[in-house]
Amino acid sequence: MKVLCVAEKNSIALSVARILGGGNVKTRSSTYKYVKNYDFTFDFKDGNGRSNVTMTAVSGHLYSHDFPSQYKSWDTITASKLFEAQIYEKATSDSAKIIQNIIKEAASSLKLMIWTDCDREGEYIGYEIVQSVQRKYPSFSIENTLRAQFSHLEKSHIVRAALNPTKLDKNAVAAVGTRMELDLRTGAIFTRFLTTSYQRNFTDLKAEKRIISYGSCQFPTLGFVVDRYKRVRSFIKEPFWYLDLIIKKGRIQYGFKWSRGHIFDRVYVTALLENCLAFSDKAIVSSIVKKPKINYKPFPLTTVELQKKCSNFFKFSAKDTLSAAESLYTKGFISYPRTETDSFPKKMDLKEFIEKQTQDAKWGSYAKSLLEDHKFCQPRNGKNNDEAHPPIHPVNYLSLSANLNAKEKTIYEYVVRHFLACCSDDGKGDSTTITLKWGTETFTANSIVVRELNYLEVYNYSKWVSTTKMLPELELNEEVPIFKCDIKDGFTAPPSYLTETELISLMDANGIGTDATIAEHIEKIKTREYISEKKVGTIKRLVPSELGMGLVQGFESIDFNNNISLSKPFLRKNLEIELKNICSGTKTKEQVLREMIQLYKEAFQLTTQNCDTLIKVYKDIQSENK
DNA sequence: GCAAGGTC
Repeated sequence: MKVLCVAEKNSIALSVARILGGGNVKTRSSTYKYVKNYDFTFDFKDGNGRSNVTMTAVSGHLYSHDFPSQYKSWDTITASKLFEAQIYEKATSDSAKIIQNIIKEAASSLKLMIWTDCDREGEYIGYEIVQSVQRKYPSFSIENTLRAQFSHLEKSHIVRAALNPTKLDKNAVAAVGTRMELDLRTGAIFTRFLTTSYQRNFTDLKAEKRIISYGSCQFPTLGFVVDRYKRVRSFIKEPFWYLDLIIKKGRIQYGFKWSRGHIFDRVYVTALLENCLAFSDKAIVSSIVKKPKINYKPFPLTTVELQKKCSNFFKFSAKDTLSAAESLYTKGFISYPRTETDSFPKKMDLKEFIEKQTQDAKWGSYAKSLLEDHKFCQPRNGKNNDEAHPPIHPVNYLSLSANLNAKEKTIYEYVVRHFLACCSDDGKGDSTTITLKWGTETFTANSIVVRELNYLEVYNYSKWVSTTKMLPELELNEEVPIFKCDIKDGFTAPPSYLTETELISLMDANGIGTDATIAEHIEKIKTREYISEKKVGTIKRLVPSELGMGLVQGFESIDFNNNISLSKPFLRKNLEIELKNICSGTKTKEQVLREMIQLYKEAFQLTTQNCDTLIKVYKDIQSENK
């Protein structure tokens, strides 16, 4: 009885094989360079004793979806035909080699067991694996295929998964199928329509063969950039006024902040000041509050957080960060870099990874102090878990001989310092707040004294320092002479253009893309020239191009019936809700597809009817800027 | 020549 196990990627196949094989694993090469076959024996406790097992892997999805060749022509096929056109699955040239390997291994196997990641896409990839085997050997089916349920690679957990297999989740498969079909149809239809319409009306776009693409993630991403840009442009500054109190203790002057902040009414501020002046020429110390101030260490590192931090601290684009992290992963220096999980599994031995860092010249002694001086603290637990991968952490020490580029070295150092910070204690300090009461008004002054840096010693990207100016020595209920109190003024400051970090946060919060694809969507709207980077000071900010503005403004000027807004995150969020409904069984794939396609059909009809408006909006934007 | 999702 031979069992064929198939994981989503080679690294998982290897880890699982090592655990189940118990150190007795034979490795064979496959027809695809990134996949290996691992042979071992394992007792599944299914009455068959020790079974022969081959553990292999795919490399993500096996098939991509496309329209048949008769729909290829953009000129002779009306775009809206693609709402109904048949869709077929095609294997890419790489997946053909992977499928070949699986089929070869399946030939001598009686059972198939799926070990893909336990998320929605993983479930679908499992389905693709079954399909590819079943096409050659019809005795294999969804029904008789086993599914291992695992959320991390801890030994006893993996063994339990092997002994308690379930079935593939058909609802999850249907949900992914829905997303694929909808994204392909709407993407192709709107892209063909926009490209041909814009090229027909703008000779430069035609000459450059520019593609004006629509995608359910591209447009909301562009929408965020345009939204902020418009808010900056339409900002009108407003004047405000506030009280600035200065007291004198001994020979030194101390400024106190007005607890009302600022007020947009000068007359009112003046009246308040006059009230106070009439009341007394002294203020009273109404409270002195001393309390500990904690500077919390970061949560364990997710992909999105890594991208945000690298954009902030090193000005790396999200895409560059991810590809450098991938390179570090394949070279074995860091853990899998695509993860949403921000808490470490309870049983994971973190000290083993700290130990490996003790040899470093820069942070080695800090790592040593965590272990030897018992300064180690269990990392904080975040609320997110993708049930597939632990947070990003260093796996092996980066030897100096490792052939890495500067970007990879910087990111490796960040991953290490972030990890060591997670295993440290929080920063600790004391905060003192003195409150003065003067007539009807209150004023405060605050100081912070840093006592222990702890994690900040190794996480040297952000500074935490004590307040430089000491607070005056005052006692509770002490009467303090007012030295002076002025009315000062200022203006509200405009928001700034979006940074890539902020864009990533917005996409993450609105469910636009996944940790693995957010960077790609941003990159895509850059290559489409919908947005560009603009350096403001030392910070890179994102601004829309005239074309990007034209697209969003154009769609916004069309009056869609059902409040459909193609450039807003609403539609995508709604799809996500529907996909969850399919997963939970409250809706079927057919039902959701029917409803969503109907929605997009109406939107497309309105778009084609208002094509002139789209073109005019872009033309107007161009002439405004001339 | 179109999308978004996996992975290397």
